[in-house]
Amino acid sequence: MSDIAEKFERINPAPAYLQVAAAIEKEITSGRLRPGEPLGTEAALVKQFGVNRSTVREGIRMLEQAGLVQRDSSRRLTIGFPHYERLASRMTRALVLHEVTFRELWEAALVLDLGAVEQAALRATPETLAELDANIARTEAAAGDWTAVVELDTQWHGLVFKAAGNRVLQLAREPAGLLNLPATELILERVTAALPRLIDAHHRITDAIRKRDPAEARLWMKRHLHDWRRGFERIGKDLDRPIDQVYLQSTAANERRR
Amino acid sequence: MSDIAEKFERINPAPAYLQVAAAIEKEITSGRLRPGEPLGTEAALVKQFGVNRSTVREGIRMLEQAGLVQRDSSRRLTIGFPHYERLASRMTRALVLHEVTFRELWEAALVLDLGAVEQAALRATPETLAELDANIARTEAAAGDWTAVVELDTQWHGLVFKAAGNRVLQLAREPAGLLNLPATELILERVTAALPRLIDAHHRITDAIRKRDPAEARLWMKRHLHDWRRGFERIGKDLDRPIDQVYLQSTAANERRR
DNA sequence: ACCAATTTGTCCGTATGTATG
DNA sequence: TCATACATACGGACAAATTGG
Repeated sequence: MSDIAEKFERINPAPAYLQVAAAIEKEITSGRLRPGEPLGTEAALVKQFGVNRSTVREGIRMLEQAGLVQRDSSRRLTIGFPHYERLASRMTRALVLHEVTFRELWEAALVLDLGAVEQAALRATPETLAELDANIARTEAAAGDWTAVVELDTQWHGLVFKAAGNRVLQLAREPAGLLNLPATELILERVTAALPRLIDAHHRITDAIRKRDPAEARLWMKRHLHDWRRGFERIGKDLDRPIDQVYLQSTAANERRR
Repeated sequence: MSDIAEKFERINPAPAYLQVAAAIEKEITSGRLRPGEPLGTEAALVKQFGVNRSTVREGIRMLEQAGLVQRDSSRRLTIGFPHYERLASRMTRALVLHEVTFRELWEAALVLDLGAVEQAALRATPETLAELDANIARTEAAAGDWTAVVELDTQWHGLVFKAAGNRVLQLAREPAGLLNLPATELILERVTAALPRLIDAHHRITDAIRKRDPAEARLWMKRHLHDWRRGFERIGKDLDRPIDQVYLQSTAANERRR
């Protein structure tokens, strides 16, 4: 240790690429740059920040990954609007890596779906009700095509959250929604009573929402979810097993431009 | 259009940096690379992938942003464990950009906290109960230091979710938890009755959890949250206003090594 | 506590493919 | 069709920080 008085704090400059990312992020979150607007070319950013191309690009990659900037069809940079699906896939990945169990997923779905359906009963509009009805009709028509049924079922639950008009709940639901994917398909395949019961439940819940009866809607949603759980156990699965990596599809690979 | 028979599909290679990111991500999510393990130096990756170092670095930045790889104290790359706080800040940012209202946040918190406290009542261990008690004691001692009280209150609600033993709910709560930050401080400052009521509620809920009485726990949690809402309205705030950017702290800037 | 080797952060210059007008 | 602008990718370079003897 030196004898010189220690008057100054340590200067710890963030790496340039982080400063670039932070600066751009701040412009976006502060609202000075609005979604859809062009960010400018890499060369322009190089000029503004006075750093090298490579440095700018590293910073851009981070923002790109976060969804704050996107590249349009011509690879030009535009300000993006981080949407839920993007976050959802990350949440899903985190949950799988943390080896969350089916029970945790189911219990969370119970809490969220019951809450959402209550609010939906208070707040549903004719439009959202029509969407719910249409979905059920399509589900009835899809009998036999289990993959399609599962797809529609997931969509129906999503519509309930949409009817609830709460985007925070909607975001919270995403990971719990993945409950429905492969396991549900298995259940429908193997348990004959599953599909009619599912359709009946969707009908009753939708009607309860239409009647603005939160208690009734809640009750039937509860039965519906317990039905799923019974089906899950019926096909010989263990609720306390971690969800598998089957649920994971590479996210980085999906970032390709379309 | 040419007359040559079109036998081949278009080859659309993903950019090299994405392939790098995807390849490493796959190794991690498949479990072949486990959290904490070193990923190897940039030079090593350059060799393995046969691409330029800049390219590797761009790929790394994406994984770094996603939390799948980290840099340790010496900036070497190690496999990371995407933790919830990281996702939470991302979710928060998305919600602010989407101009979510206080009402949505409050209603989501209602659904989540009520669900969590019920499960906590079924499942709390002596350890988590002790943590809840300790938190309340500290809250009582902190009276007057509103910032500290808010911090402890947020922590207490987090403990309820921890007691519920459901990581999906825990993750879902994060954005709703930010409800408590600046607004709560204002409420405590201006509404004299707020702190004693908060402490009383925390006591009663904790006791209900201890008694394994989900209904009682739920009831008091409901009152507790309605109290917050009354306080919010009392200080003249509008529930239907979007949450502000005050809630946003730059995430990129927080990525600095500590 | 010093030195040598390694590794990261940053930069420069250049070549190539592709989208747009 | 052609020219231009731009993103992608490469190779090489050097300073600063870190590690390990």
